[in-house]
Amino acid sequence: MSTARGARARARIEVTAAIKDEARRQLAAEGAAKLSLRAVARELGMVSSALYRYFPSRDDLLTALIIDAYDSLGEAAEFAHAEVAAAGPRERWVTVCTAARRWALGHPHEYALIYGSPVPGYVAPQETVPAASRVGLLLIGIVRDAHRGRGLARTPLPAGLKTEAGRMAAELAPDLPAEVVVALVASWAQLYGLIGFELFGQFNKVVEDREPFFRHAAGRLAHDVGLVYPEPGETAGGPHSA
Amino acid sequence: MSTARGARARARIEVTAAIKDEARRQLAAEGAAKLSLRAVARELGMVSSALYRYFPSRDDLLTALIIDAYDSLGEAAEFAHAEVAAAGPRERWVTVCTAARRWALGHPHEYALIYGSPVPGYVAPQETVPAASRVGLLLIGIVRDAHRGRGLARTPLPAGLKTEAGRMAAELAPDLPAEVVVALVASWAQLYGLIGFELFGQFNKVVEDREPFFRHAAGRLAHDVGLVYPEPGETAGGPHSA
DNA sequence: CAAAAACGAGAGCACTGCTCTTGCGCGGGA
DNA sequence: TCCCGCGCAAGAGCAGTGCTCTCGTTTTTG
Repeated sequence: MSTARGARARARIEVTAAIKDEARRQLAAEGAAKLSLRAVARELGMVSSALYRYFPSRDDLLTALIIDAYDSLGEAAEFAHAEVAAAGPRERWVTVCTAARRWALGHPHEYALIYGSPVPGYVAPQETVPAASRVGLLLIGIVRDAHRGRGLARTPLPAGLKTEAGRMAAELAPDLPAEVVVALVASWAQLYGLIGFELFGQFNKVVEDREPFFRHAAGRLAHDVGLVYPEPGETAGGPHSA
Repeated sequence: MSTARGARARARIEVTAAIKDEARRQLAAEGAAKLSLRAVARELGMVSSALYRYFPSRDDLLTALIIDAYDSLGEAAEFAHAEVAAAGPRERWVTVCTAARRWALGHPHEYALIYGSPVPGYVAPQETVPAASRVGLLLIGIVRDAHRGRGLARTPLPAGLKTEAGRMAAELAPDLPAEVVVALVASWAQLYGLIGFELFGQFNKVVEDREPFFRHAAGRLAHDVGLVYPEPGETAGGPHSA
């Protein structure tokens, strides 16, 4: 069979998983900087050199953890989105953003691993890309649905950005207006600014009651990408002349 | 005299500065994780244990570098702002944002040190606070000027955020409307989301021509805090019905 | 069944942060 | 002016790290 060509192959899968699990444990407990191969091996009752048969270096272990973290975040967001799939685009948007925030608060060190500063001269390998784009794809899908439905509000682009905006749209979502794609990418980045500031303590003594603050900010991001229709009971989030 | 109570005291100041300079060099070259006390000492021609007379631990050295980085960023922003002090609020806003981005691109590892994931279970000590708030104070000042001038557009707050918004305004800028303070804090965090995503490679293959993209996004942040008046030659940045 | 590949164990290298002890030399008080 | 003390540098040492290499053993494969 291909799934179990031998006891050896199965054992390898199990040991690999055990290493990742223990590494994730240490990552969650102490952070990426204190993640030690030797400590992982020790905890698993093996000698440290044996671990190198499974992960050729510490960075490779970290890469595996990064992919898993992206997948875990993506899964959490997709699960939350599925529960409100029938709702309006704006509520779906805020739900996905809130799910990302909740995941980050629950897995701070894993979040720091993927969206914080990259570890020592580390460059994300290509294989992280698909896992990394899951949340982004979710957001694009929501905006696309709104575009095909009631339509989107648009913000005109400055002249100097038009060609780049066209390129971005062609790459990410050719069916969406370029202005919307630009706003989408910016909102996507800004979302992680909000989450990161909360997580890394920048909001200490600044924002105390963070859940409603975040929901409001996420709603305004939705507004920025053109989702201007308020849900029943919500405020629109658009600026009114004072 | 109090400035030079002896050759001893002066030497201490000089050595402390030399340590910080060399540490900053290594930080810029290799990143915070590879900053080594022993390497700093080696480069300075002293033995590693001698360095502990000046900084009791590696974290203390990092803290000093963090404060310096905040100050350097704040200074760059203030300098840029001073050059356009006579311009309209929106241009001043975008200028400060752009200065922050430029500083980050020029000092990636120092930026990562202060706005990336905090190092190993590290919590920022209280003495970093004043240096850390310089850019924020600049932004508040710009919005305040606009508020006293032509006024600001406002976005209504949801009911659940009103009390927290009042608290935030009382703490940060009692003379500004609470809605504006909320938008200001959110935009402040979102600004660093934009910068971080660019710096940490999240925009690879997504945004290529980043300068105009950033300027546009910063302009929309200005719009979000109520600075809706476009400069001559700029687009307003507000959504129009499609 | 034999050759080959995969694997675990152990020793070892070069490095890290940090502590402790030892001895030297400058500086302020008598 | 002398002299004692304190600030300082130096060195050894501890515990830990990532990683490499070798050496038997075990399992898979041709």
